[in-house]
Amino acid sequence: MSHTVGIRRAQKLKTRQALLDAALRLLEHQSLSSLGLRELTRAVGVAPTAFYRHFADVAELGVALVEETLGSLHGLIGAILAETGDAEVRIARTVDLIARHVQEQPAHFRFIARERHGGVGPVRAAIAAQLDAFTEEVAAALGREPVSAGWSEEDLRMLAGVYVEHMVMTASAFLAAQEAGGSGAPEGPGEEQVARTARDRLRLVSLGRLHWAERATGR
Amino acid sequence: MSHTVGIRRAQKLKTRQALLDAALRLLEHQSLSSLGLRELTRAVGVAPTAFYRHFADVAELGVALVEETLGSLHGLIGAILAETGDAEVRIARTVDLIARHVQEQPAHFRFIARERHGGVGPVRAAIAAQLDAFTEEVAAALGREPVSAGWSEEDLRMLAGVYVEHMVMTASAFLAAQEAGGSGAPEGPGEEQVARTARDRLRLVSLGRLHWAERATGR
DNA sequence: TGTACATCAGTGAACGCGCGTTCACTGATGTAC
DNA sequence: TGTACATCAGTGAACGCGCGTTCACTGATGTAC
Repeated sequence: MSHTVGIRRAQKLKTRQALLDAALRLLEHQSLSSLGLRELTRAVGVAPTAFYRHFADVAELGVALVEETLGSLHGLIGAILAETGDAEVRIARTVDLIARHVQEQPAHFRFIARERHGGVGPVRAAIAAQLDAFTEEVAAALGREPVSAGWSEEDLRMLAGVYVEHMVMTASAFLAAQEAGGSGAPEGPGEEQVARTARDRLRLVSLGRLHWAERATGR
Repeated sequence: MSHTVGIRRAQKLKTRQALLDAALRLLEHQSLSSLGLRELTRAVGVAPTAFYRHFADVAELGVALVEETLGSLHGLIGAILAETGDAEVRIARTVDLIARHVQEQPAHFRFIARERHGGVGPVRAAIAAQLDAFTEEVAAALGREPVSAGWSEEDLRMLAGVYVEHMVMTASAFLAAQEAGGSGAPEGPGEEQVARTARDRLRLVSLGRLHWAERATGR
């Protein structure tokens, strides 16, 4: 009798998770393409060769990180979609939600922002696929709202893309504000300024959405 | 009499430019933080030590690259601001302009997209400063249009930021479409699809702008 | 339950390699007279 | 214009270092009977 716990499997998963956690921490001040395998295993406290029991190379670990980060983003998007009520209140709550998530899990958001256009192809592809999936999810939710009567699938996807982009960009801006606030940095906009701009952008998009039927198509 | 040409100075500038050009080329498939000094000088055909006659380290070269890229972006933004006439025509021309610039200078745009949130602090800061300057410029131009009557400085800057973001994002999407088209890649949206989405987003923002006075402020 | 064998996560030594940086140098370009 | 000296962009050897990857290994965990 051994699979009562599966000691070996549990231990392996623990080491794997330690590698992922350490990577996320080390990636705060560098990008994935310059993260070293030895640097990483040193941080975890295992031999360099132990790495190969879990990943073929650093790019593969990067893809695993994307999938892990998905949980954090998925939770956020779910929470935002669940918002109901007055448009203005929803905008305020949405921006608050983003701010809170970024404060709680800065490393995940930094990783996505940094590697989304980074130098590691497979990781870029994995992030693009995840963001596309989110966009579809948001598009479906938008389509269920009464305001979307008469919207084509393509238009809904376009609008959903705007919201997803807005989220990523706002998260990135909060990160920058957070960092600048922490030290005596060159100073950028503060967190409240970022939140205000984010809300205004959502208002702008919301107004455009309400008047979408008035557009000239030009196609 | 020697400063007829300044042979020495001219030669030095030529080498410096060769370093910048080679860097831009090498950065197509990697990010700045993993670009090696020896790799770079090898590509140019000079001794590794020659590098130090021009830059203290790779980060400093990166900042120089940002400043060089500015020219390309500045030209683009100037051309877009110069567009006049019917809103729909302006939108179409704007997206065409972006597509053409990306096709002509892909490396510059890729560099900006990649390093904007990349791992090299000074380069991130330089890009942020440049994009902020562009945003100010666009805000000033928007403020001169009759449609902007009653807009506060802050609102104009917010709107300008949306346009600048849109430009960077669209350029990045064109790059992705271009790459996917070149090889038998996993397939994403084609160039025409990217252009259509980019135009729709501009229409959405344009509509929001026209109805900005109707917003609930909630401040 | 006890025993004998199989599995496999993590080890540690060893390898060849390219890296960034230093240093004293060379020789064409620039300058002073 | 000619000469003697100064400057300085680029050289090439040398350094110590950390890198990714290989390999045979160990010993705890898992499995079969």
